[in-house]
Amino acid sequence: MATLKDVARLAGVSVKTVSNVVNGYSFVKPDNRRRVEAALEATGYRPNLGARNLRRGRTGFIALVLPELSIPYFAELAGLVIAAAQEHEWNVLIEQTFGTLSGERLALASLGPHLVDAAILSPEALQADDFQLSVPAVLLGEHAVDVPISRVGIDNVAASMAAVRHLISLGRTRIAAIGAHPQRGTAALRLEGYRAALAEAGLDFDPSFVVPALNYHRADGAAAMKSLLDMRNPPDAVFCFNDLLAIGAMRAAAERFVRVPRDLAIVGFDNNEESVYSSPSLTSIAPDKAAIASAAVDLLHARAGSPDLVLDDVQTPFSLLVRESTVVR
Amino acid sequence: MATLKDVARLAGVSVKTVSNVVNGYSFVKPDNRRRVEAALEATGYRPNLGARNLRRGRTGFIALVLPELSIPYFAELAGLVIAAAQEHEWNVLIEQTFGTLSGERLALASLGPHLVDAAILSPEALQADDFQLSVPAVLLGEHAVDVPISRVGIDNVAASMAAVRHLISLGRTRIAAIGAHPQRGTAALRLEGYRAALAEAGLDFDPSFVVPALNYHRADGAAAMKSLLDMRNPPDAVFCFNDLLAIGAMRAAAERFVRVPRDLAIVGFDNNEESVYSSPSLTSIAPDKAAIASAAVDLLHARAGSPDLVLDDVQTPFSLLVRESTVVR
DNA sequence: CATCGTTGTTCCAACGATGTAAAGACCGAG
DNA sequence: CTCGGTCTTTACATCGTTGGAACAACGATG
Repeated sequence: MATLKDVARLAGVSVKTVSNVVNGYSFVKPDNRRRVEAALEATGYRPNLGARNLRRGRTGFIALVLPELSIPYFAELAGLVIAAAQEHEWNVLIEQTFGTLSGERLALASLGPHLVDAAILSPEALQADDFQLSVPAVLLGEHAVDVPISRVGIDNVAASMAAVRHLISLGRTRIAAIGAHPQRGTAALRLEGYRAALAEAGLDFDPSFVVPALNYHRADGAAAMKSLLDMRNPPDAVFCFNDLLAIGAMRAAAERFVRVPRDLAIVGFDNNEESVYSSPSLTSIAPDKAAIASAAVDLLHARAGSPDLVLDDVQTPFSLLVRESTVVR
Repeated sequence: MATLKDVARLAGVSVKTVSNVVNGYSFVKPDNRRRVEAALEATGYRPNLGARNLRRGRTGFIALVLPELSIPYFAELAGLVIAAAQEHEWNVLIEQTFGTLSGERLALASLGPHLVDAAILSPEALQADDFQLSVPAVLLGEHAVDVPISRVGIDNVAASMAAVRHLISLGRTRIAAIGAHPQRGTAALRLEGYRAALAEAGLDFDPSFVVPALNYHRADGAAAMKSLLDMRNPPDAVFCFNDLLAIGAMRAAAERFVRVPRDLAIVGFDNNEESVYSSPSLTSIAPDKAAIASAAVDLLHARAGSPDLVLDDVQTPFSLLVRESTVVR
């Protein structure tokens, strides 16, 4: 692999002159510039980013810490973050935590300023005192706890209210919720929206209609749905805190020959591509994932420039996409 | 951020002694070792990987070049590759090509030895002369063309035969295939397996039953299925070259009130998690993704050690998982 | 023709880590 | 008490790059 030295020797100039050409410094004699450019071409020179970043005091990487790539929401998001990061000449390093506290702590611990310039975090279990970060960071989702870090995401309460309002507008009155979680801030907010929408419509809040889910995987949704269907007086609608739970719930309903949406209307959250093609297709809250990704990256870029702690939370838009799982044909 | 120098000053020894302790060099006086370890602890020292790798002549990164993270198969695979790479102290850099030739060329071009130590490639459109790689690489999927690079993957012909044999064993005779593609080597092999299984059973090969798909997304599967259902004499079974196509096909069938599996049996390929929870659940060829990921990473690791070109192709196991989309209850 | 500012180039140090060689400490054998 | 060998530590160079200072060349100015 060619280095600056090689190019310099070939062009008959000093290393620094080559460096100047590579970095677009103005004052290089046209003649030398031509010779250097020819030598660059001839050697196929590509800068050693490690060395450059060592010298420049940056790494050229940002970390994306998320639970698991096999969760469609995070996979889609990761793809968008990678695309957004490219705009700022950043490479993305993905760390999976599998939603465990130890996994998240491990990921955070490995995030030194020598490895990444900044980090985007999607924590699920972290506590306040875990956030001893040495690089600028942005939180996706919610503040699990009160931590002085910028956040990017949608208004979970409003979005959840929109989802439940939609169910109410269909005439459903026995509306359950799947996805309560003791730790996750997001879950708390979605539950809050659920309760607010019920209250607004004068519907009673029935705690037995709120089913927890530990992992937000399809299996958890199916299990939760089964327990709801086992009730003496089962619900006629369910608001699931993400699409995977909803897909699992629909599967469980199908296994019990409960018809969706006639007997049971279902709303999800995240708008995975998968939900457009399920049978029935799934009504879902659709966050603008591209907006989330680019807002997060842009925030970090701004922060990296001026490290004075500007703490702002960015609200990204969302919409409710009504599909077959709530509309009786 | 603490450097070796800081630690050395605090412990009252030379920089190199600290380096020796950090790297587990044997001959350090217990007394010094203790002092250094205390200083390491006190400063919270973490090695600067950029500098270390600059000195060691490696980067600590491998690239994973794939079409798109929003495709579940690649998302799952990426997660497994990251996990496997951790075993060798490698970080993974994901590049998305979106399945286009220009995207793939761009990704390959950015892969200098200064950036990554090795690369795992899932190309779809690359030509033979694009493979001017400067780092060791492994191909996932198939050799699109004849290129001297190791490959990791399953026996696509055998797997496809297993899928189609299964359909034949159900008594289906009008078996279609969705996913033919002019460029992809994988598509050609799956088609070959399809034809072999038909021939083996004495069934005619009907070219009009082979439907191409450009992108292997759900939408392509749905469109292909619609065209099949529009035929005067539609198929009674379909072998889809991946699960997304199958999911799209099932959706299209449902929209036309074609019952799966009674009227139409469907087999997919990849065994996405999604396929376990669809209604009906999808029979699919299940490649051992974890085996693929770790085989690829291990191969690169071995190659990185001894760069003499040992070209071996690794066959990873697969299985056929029979689910509701092919079994009439 | 001495001086000056502008251009263009080079040399040197530094980023943080590690390999090498050589120096220093230590021990027992002669 | 010296020698030779094994431990143990250190100084120094180096990886590839860039910032800064120094230096050289140049025409323009007085």
